[in-house]
Amino acid sequence: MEYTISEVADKFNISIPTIRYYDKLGLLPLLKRNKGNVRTFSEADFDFLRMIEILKITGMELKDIRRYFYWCYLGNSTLKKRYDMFLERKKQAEEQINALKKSLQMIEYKCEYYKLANELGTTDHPSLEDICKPVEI
Amino acid sequence: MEYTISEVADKFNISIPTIRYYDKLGLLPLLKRNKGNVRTFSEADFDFLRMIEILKITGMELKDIRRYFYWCYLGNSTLKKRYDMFLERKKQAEEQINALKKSLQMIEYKCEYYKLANELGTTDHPSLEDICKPVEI
DNA sequence: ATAGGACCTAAAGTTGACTTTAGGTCAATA
DNA sequence: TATTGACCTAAAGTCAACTTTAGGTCCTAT
Repeated sequence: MEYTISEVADKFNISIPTIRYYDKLGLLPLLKRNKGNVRTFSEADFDFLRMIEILKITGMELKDIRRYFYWCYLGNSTLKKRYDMFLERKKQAEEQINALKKSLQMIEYKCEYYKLANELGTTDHPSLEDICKPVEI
Repeated sequence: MEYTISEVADKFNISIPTIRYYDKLGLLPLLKRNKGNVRTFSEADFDFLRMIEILKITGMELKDIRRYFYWCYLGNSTLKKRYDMFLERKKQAEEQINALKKSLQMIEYKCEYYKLANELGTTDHPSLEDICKPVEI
């Protein structure tokens, strides 16, 4: 089954120019064109797009994603590099999750705080005294 | 207790120019200077820097953080805006955590995959056939 | 007293990831 | 047949968040 660029943009919820930009950067190495020079996407390209999504979320830069794809292309000689890369991505993802969880604690506290303040119409009230500890902002 | 910009840079693990940049953007509204025009940081400024850290992690832009600080300055008339803002931040943080957890699954799978491939010296081996499902990259 | 180090400013430069623009091809439909 | 819509390219523009540069002040220690 083959897909047009607009179908892929819809499917992955990214813009058409972004897909072309990724292609230009070499992030879609298996992407084919038809006789009219029009891009025709298949499952193999979706695999690449999914991997781009996954790695980007962990904060990886496009040029490093490209390098990883190139390592895959080079074959077994780059297995160690790829292993190390994923260990590093795992570390980054875990660190980000931890940082977000920590931030979320304060944010949830602030939600409570402002819920109450809204009901009272003011932050200047005895019932907010003890709940307003972490930051006075 | 007062601190210099280099002490604060160390404490928060950000660069001195970044602190000056935040100050310029109005993200450190309580920051004082001594007679020599040198910034002197205190706990109140740390509260702002901590809040910047927390909100930035959830993907909030500096200009929106600034607007939040301004809302705080305006007082009780902005309580609803601030409440809604933190509800939105909570949503964003949770979504990011979920996206990262999902990515982490694939990354952990890839760690396993490449650990084995490294031991075997190749990705072209029967014991990797069944483990290599999600993406062929 | 002068040299060094820590601070200051304004302004320009950088980086990454896109987005926009301008101009062109091509196939199908009114 | 002509025009519309979906695609194409190359190149320029944008945006956020910094960083770098160039030049200056001020205090302290040799």
